[in-house]
Amino acid sequence: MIETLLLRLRARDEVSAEEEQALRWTVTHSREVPPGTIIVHEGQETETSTLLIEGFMCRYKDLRDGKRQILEMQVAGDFVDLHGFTLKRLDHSIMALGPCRIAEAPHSRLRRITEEHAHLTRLLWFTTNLDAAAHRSWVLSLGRRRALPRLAHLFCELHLRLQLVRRVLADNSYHLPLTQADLSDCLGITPVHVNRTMQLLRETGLAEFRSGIVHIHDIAGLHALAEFDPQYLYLSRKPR
Amino acid sequence: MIETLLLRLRARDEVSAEEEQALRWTVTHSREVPPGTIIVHEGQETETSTLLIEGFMCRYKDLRDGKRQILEMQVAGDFVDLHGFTLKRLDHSIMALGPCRIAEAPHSRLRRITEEHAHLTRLLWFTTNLDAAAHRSWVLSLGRRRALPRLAHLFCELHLRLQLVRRVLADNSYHLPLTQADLSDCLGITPVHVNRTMQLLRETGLAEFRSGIVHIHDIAGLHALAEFDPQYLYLSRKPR
DNA sequence: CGGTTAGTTGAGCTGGATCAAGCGTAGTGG
DNA sequence: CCACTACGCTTGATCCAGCTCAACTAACCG
Repeated sequence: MIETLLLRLRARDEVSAEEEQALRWTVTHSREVPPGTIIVHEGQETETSTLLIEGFMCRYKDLRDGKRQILEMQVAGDFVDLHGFTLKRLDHSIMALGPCRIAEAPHSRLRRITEEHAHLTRLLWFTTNLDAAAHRSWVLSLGRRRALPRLAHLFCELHLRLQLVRRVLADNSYHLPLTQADLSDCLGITPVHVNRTMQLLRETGLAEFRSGIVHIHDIAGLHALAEFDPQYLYLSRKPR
Repeated sequence: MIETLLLRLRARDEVSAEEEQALRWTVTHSREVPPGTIIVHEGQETETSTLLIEGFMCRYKDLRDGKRQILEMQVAGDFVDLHGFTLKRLDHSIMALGPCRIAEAPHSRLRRITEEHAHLTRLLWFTTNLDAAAHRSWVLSLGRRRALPRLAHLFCELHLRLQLVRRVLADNSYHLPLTQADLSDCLGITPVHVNRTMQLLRETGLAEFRSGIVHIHDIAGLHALAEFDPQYLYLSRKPR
């Protein structure tokens, strides 16, 4: 059940057998949810955190005039609202983008971890700090990149994050259950402009996106176009 | 030395005398730094975290073509790189914007806290999750708000955060040592456009910014213009 | 008093928005 | 099996918020 989570954690730090046991004891009640399910609503108080075992979700906020902004994409192995453990009430909503398998981590059990497993606590803390690092990367993209590199950057980020949990195929393609409208909500542009930008991206020959699948033809080229620097994903082992 | 930090923490949760002692023991070596000092460089590994006792700092990232994006403003009482405790290496830089007083929290001591003070650990963890919530608010602003509400939103956020640490005067004005160019790096627009947007804001009569001082004339009006919802600042007591 | 930095203004340009229509395909129900 | 619908993608025409470039002013400062 926590296999993808462990992949993600062990890419960054060691997880002892005892800690793994503590995690298994913490994460319960696995189930499927259909596309479009809203896991948590903005402002909602939570008693459990949700682990995304398989599938794609997004965190998002709405504005009164109907505009929506996706704040972060969540992939298999992500604790989509671990921050809810300390915040208690979420400042954004979370929605399933395709069919998802999720599990629950009751805050009472997470609390036990903070009382009995200092290193594992730091590792989980690290994990929410990773989210913040991803947010910062998005702030930079939205503030200072044009549509094309912004789109390319998103595809680069997802590529590496999915690779970590073995969700990228050998030909550097990966499943991504988003519509162009969803992408527009990630990138802060209109769906029409996503469409045109996608055509530009295709014309570069670096990557394309069709019927829910991203094909990357030239990783180095895409990284260069996006000015992608993966340091913010902290892929190498470090903490403790 | 940690008075502003305590103000910030106690606005959100209780801090016991024992925990306060642990914090005092953790935070050492207070000193002044001049404007423009770069406290941490992007990619730098850190052994201590920095507490901002007085003054203003910003987290920022640079792009190769010289574009800069400010990711978050830091005010008195903020642990500007507490996330460095778990990340070890920062994914962005941090710079003093005016003269600042800072202090250090060695990671070794923070680690002791995680081993001996579970509740305080959760509170510090909460604190870095607050940063992430602020980032999300910025993502929304940059992605979906026009220049004028975006500027207004920034002034609203700083107003509340500064109020928490008693840095707002009775007439709802506060010191903010930024140039229009700095603001443009916060808002993801050009300095020229900041200038014009500032004129628009002045014309609304809701607020103005001159020679490093923000005057808010109509808080409710400014909140409405910005569509400001302070829930992401988690100002009411909750955790534990 | 010359140099520098911050703010301001104007003119023209452009990336992305807006509005509107058309098109392909996968249901869905009669 | 076919009409009907709905949704996602695409295209075209026009518009505008914000950018670029360039010059000018005001305040400060050594």
